[in-house]
Amino acid sequence: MKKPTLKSIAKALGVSVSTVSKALKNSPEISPRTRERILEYCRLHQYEPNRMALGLRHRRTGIIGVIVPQTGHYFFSRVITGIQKVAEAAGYRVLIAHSNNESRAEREHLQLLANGYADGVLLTLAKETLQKGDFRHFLPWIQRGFPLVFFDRYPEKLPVSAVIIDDTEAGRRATEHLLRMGKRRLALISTPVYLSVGYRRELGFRKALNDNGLPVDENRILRIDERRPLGEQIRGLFRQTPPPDGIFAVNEQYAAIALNLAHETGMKIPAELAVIGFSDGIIARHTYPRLSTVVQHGFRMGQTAAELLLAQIEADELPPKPQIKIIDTGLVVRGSTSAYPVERL
Amino acid sequence: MKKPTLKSIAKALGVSVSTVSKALKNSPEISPRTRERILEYCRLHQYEPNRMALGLRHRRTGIIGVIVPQTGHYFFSRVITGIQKVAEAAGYRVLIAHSNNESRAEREHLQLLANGYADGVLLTLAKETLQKGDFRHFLPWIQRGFPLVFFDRYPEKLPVSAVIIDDTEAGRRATEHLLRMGKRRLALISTPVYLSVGYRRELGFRKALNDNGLPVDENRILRIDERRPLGEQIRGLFRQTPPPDGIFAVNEQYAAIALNLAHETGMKIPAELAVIGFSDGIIARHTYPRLSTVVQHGFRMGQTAAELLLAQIEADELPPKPQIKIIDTGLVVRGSTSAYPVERL
DNA sequence: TGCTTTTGAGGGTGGGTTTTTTCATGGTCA
DNA sequence: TGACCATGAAAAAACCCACCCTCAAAAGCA
Repeated sequence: MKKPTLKSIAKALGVSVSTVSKALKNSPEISPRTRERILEYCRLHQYEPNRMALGLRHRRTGIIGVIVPQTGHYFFSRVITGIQKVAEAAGYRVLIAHSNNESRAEREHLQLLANGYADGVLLTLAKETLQKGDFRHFLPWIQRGFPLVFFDRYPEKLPVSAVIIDDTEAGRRATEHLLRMGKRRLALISTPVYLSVGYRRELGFRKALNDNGLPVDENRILRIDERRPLGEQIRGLFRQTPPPDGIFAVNEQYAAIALNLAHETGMKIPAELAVIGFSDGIIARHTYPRLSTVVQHGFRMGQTAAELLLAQIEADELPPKPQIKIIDTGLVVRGSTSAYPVERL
Repeated sequence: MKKPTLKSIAKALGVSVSTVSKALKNSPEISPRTRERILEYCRLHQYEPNRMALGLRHRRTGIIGVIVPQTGHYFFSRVITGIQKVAEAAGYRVLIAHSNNESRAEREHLQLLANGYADGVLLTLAKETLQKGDFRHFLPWIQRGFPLVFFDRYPEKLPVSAVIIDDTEAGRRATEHLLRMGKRRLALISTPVYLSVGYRRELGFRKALNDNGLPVDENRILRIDERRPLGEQIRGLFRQTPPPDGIFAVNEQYAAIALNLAHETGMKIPAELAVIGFSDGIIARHTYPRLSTVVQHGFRMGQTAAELLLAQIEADELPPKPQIKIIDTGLVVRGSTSAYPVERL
């Protein structure tokens, strides 16, 4: 592995390093003859400058780092696509790191990216970080004013910029949708409480019932334990008498599983059971019938977050004042809550 | 944004740069008093060495780059998880870049990662690269022996290492599965021919029919044009008389759509129509009934690719001889091809 | 006073950019 | 014809940040 460097080129051609550097930049200081000779050699050996050296010299890499729990989630991949669109339009490249929902990996990747690898970092919190509530590893970067923007899950107590959705309102609207269909025995499939996103959706669910003067049946609120088989846990809802006639799941996976379990019990969808999920996901479009969902507009979330970050990066020296942006959610009504869904394949 | 550096620390404490450096490494050359003073200051200011400077100095970054078309695909995210497992066990971190299936982005990200950002790169070809058949941007790296390993889609004419699956054989087995069920009017939903992976699966489909002395009905071979609505195209298959009684789709998305369209026509699954897909995907587990698929073992593919790469990285100076590794595929029989599927939720 | 040990300063390295310096040539003018 | 300056071309040096080897100065000890 011997990559050409300015030094090796200079040596081979008997000129100085600076001459090679200038020739490559078409500096008028270098005579056409010398320049041509150098350019010729560089083309032949496919010279490319070392990006580390460039980054070190310019204190700028042209790179935006993104830390996500993992990218299997379609929602995150939509966010990333949005980030990329904005970043690339501004001449930046995007590198992605996975935290695997672990605090340690989150911290280490942030250190890596922030210590020279990237000009700014976009991230969403790892579950473990949320659970522990320990956000100390962000403090040094926040204090120094390193460009940092959160999306979706963020440390609410810290003075940081973030792009989120109004989960409570979205949860309320999804529930309201079920109520408008005349459903009254509503069930909720949620996550553990420490996942604030799921918790806020639950708050929205409760609010919708309250607003309509309906009681919340705590037996119909299911908090999934991800370490145990999902199907088993969800099946419990169908064993109740009477079973629920409407289910709001805080993500599309839980909703899809509920839908399929309902098929097994022979329930008619949506007449006997309506199901609505959450997420700008890919599963929802491939269930039968297809799932109604609250859509999160991940693409726009990514775009907005990237715009915030670029503003921070390019506003040199001005300490950015934290701002929270809220992305609207939408409701896509598909077959799981309507006999006459609008959307077609 | 003023991050502490060795120099700034040295200046602040009135010592030399080398003293600070040694103190941080607990060198016995530095007196306990001085060392404590320096460590104290570094803790206070949260000093972290600059990764670019480290990379430059050591000619080693401890990072593995991965280039994928995008991560929305569950399969790729499984591969990445496999890569990460092996990489992290060996003390490497993983950074991911998206090519968006564009050659330009693929080339630029490779340049970025290979020019100092990473010690080695794992990648799968962008669709555009496959379509154009132009692999020149890989040549300089291959010639220099830069550690590079392909997975899934790779340039077959080039002397490179790759980890793939035997798509032809997998396609044959999936088709054989349908034939064993007694299905005879088999349809294939495939991709454009330039996607070699889809093409090889098609070859397997043809081989299975041939082996069983059955003719291939070209009308039942559908090549999807991704720019047009998928549903429209797939619907065509159901308009044929008689309609197919078995469908093999080269990915899970096409299979899921076919499954749902079949519901609309009222066909019984799997009695009147059996559907089998391809991919270690997430959609397959959420359709109704759940999809039988050829599983690609993305996780193992990622592990194997990472192992090959690490061997290349750590075998310094020895020009690696290219090797192709083939990962076994499996068949997971779910409800779409069996009334008594084994797998449960 | 002379020798050893401790302590830490200094400089080179990695690869590139950029500013400053050097040097040779050519022209102008007395 | 020689002194002086302008010009152009390229070399040298500084810088970015951390590491590491070499070596000098100061302190300790007999």
